[in-house]
Amino acid sequence: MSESLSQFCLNKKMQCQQTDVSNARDTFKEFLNSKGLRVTTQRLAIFDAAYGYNDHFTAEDLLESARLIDDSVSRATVYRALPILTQSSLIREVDVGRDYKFYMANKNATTFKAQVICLDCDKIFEIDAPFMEWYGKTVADKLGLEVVTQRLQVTAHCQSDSKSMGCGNAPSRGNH
Amino acid sequence: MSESLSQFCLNKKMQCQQTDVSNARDTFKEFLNSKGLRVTTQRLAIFDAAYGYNDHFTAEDLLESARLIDDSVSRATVYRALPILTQSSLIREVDVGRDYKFYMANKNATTFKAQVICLDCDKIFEIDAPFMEWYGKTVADKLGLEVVTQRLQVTAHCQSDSKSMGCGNAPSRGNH
DNA sequence: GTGGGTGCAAAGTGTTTGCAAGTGT
DNA sequence: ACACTTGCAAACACTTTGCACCCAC
Repeated sequence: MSESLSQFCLNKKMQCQQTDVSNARDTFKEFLNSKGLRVTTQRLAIFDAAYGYNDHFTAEDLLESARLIDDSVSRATVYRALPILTQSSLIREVDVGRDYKFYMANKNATTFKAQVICLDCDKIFEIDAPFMEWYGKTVADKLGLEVVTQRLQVTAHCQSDSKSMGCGNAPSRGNH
Repeated sequence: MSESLSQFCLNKKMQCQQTDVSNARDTFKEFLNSKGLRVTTQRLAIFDAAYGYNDHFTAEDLLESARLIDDSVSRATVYRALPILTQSSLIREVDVGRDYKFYMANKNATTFKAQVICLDCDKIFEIDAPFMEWYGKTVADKLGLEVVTQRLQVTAHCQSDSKSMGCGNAPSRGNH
């Protein structure tokens, strides 16, 4: 039952993906215009590369992918584009405390996401944590301040029972 | 009333502080011995410097303070001592996603702490978030993995009403 | 005495920046 | 045309590391 539901969601997602990306691309162009920034081929290549990923990617990953689309893209431009993409909320930054940051396309921005970082397989899983909405409000009310961002992260080992099972437990059982 | 209560706690804290630190110092020595590591004057100076702080400090802060105790302490030794202190859980790392990490003496390790990072005054406030204990268990049960660490952070502006009030609202109203 | 610890300085790493040349509007 | 963008490479900031000397055990 849970299986069929997630299958349904997956199908729905793939069905919508193409138009979603296309919409997002237009949103990006509009965002650039609204900020007085220029629509360059490099920025579009970087955007397309970012939306080509279904999971997390680093600045270096993005450079590599963007260069497949437009080989003139430089590392500096990627680093200069990332804050723009983040501000437009078309991608979001996922900082898990490593020496480099991860990013992720905000394809279906729904509820707040928490990260589960596996110490064994080096993967990052995004899980829904809707109660964080409530937590933000609580903090805001209690302390009288305006919440800007929230971060909830869990580091864990993914094979608590059988050592040799390798990784991949978390994503199959959880929602991701 | 709230004033006198916090005053009482403060007195109590200062009263206990000395023996607490002394205990922790012994714990540190024992930890070093148990790991086959040597008790050096530099390591003790770094420990003392760390426990001289009542709030967060950086590696650079720690170097400066440790040098007041023992001027032979080098930056490298501080960086080499920090993982040891962290592993002994006498101090804990507080990574808020800046390019440098913060640390904090674990003087009264009680419940789980969340961080509220003020974007205006650049301060980090530690607040109790006991429900995180429950959250860890939930994640562990649902996804079948063994939780190692949890992190909950909120970035916020601390003057939502009056712009000119400056900072300092959060700590006076909250618990810290 | 010996093996781990230390200080120094150099290297490392992800990211940012100055500048001259290029390009969208 | 003009100002914003870009690529390149150097600069940056924090942290790590190689090495010769040192010291706790």
